[in-house]
Amino acid sequence: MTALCADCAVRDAALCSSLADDQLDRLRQLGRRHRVARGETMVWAGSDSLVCATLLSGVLKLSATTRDGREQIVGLHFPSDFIGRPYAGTVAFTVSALTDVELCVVPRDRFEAVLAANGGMERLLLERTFAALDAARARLLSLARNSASEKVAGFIVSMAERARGISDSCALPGGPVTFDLPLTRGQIADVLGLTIETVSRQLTKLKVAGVIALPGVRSVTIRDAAALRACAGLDPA
Amino acid sequence: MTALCADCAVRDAALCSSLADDQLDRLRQLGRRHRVARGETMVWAGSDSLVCATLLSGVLKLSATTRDGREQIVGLHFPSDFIGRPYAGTVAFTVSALTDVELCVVPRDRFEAVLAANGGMERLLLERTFAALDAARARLLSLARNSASEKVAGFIVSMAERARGISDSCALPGGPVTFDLPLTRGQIADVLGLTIETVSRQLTKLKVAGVIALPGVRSVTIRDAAALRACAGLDPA
DNA sequence: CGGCGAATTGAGCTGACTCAACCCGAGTGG
DNA sequence: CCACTCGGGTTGAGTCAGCTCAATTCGCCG
Repeated sequence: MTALCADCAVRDAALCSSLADDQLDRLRQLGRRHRVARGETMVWAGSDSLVCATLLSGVLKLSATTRDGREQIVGLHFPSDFIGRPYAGTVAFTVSALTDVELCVVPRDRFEAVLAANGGMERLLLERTFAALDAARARLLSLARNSASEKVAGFIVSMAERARGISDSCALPGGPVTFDLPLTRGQIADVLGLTIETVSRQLTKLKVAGVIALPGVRSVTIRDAAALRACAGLDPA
Repeated sequence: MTALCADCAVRDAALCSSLADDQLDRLRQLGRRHRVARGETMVWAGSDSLVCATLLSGVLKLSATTRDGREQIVGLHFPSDFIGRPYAGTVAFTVSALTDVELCVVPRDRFEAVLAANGGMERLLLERTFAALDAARARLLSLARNSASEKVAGFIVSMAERARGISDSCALPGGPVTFDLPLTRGQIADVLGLTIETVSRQLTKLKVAGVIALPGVRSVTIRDAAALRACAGLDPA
């Protein structure tokens, strides 16, 4: 692995942040950088759980499908997120790249050994897994009980929060904010449990209401954050 | 705590199974048995995360509500399950008793200390949290993409599997199996993201089709397990 | 300029919800 | 012992949000 961990873009945000320099050295011996092109699938649901990874750049989706082909995106992963399923022989969900993606990959058994040798890392992973569980459960409420407009508005809010951490955006609080969605309409529909057409209609409805603007197909401008949160059924932040 | 861990009904199934006898002794000093009556709420969403617990008997629900009162049950807990949210200041979901319930409760900070001192327990909790995350994500697919009949059939299958572990039931594989649902129709609706009426209609539809029988309001007999799994959109087990 | 995938828009359908009536079994009190 | 109540549960009729199917339109790339 040519690139050094010291240069790593997510050095301080990923699981590795829990490792002291000497431990990090040992992990680096095990890891390999990998690139996956947009649209490619890394791991198929039901296949052996062979690798764990940290996402360095890009966006991954975790998805499940019914036997007759209906798909649901059950999770999105952003840079510094942990990917993989330790302690299980097989993985339950398919992992695919929504954009070109760069990962730091470690064989699963070696990763488990690192975990066992490093209580700080294991604890950090436990914290993150609890947080992911809370997030998945919160999405259960949204998927089951929110209307299409609440889902779409809520999705834009969450993507905006995600974008805020990464890009520049954000001028005045409450003022217009613009960012790019890493998902197509169809992928948004797969996240929200809707159809492409419904997502499109809800977006134009928000646009007509002046809550958002859609300067490009992939980009969104939030013109009235408070109204958007209200549409999403969230309390004003 | 009068009862000894050695007598504990879930001694070998709960997190404590990872503890050696001396460590178990220390944990016992910290734990207290608690009873909660059916219908009572133990913990409110948004309140401080003060305790962790192991469920000894009964069934708990984990639920979330929208601000205008729509409810969704995001998880069910059965005996030997871990309850609580370590490493967070507040809890995100409300915990209530669906039946009379018995718990072994430990203050959260003390529990975290036990975890830190005991790598085996921490690892077991990590495994279980990953499993819970997989389960929650699988439910995302079901909630978002399954029809009402698939949801109800799938729910009966999962409750039957849960009952199989606990009660006698199960004569011949594939033969009729009878067990009791610990939930009312309304609670089943809250789990599946449906209404009471829809749940009731789907159950009578399955009954009319001869797939199940409903000998009592709370009990279910599976007459044709293969057909039931087919209705649920599962592959024949 | 032509082609192609993604997005939008329209029209009609339908599965699940809403609202309402009724049933049933268990507890309660006269 | 029976009438009353009350919390489920079932069943029916009508509505509507979101799906399906279909026709354009848009944006990008060669």
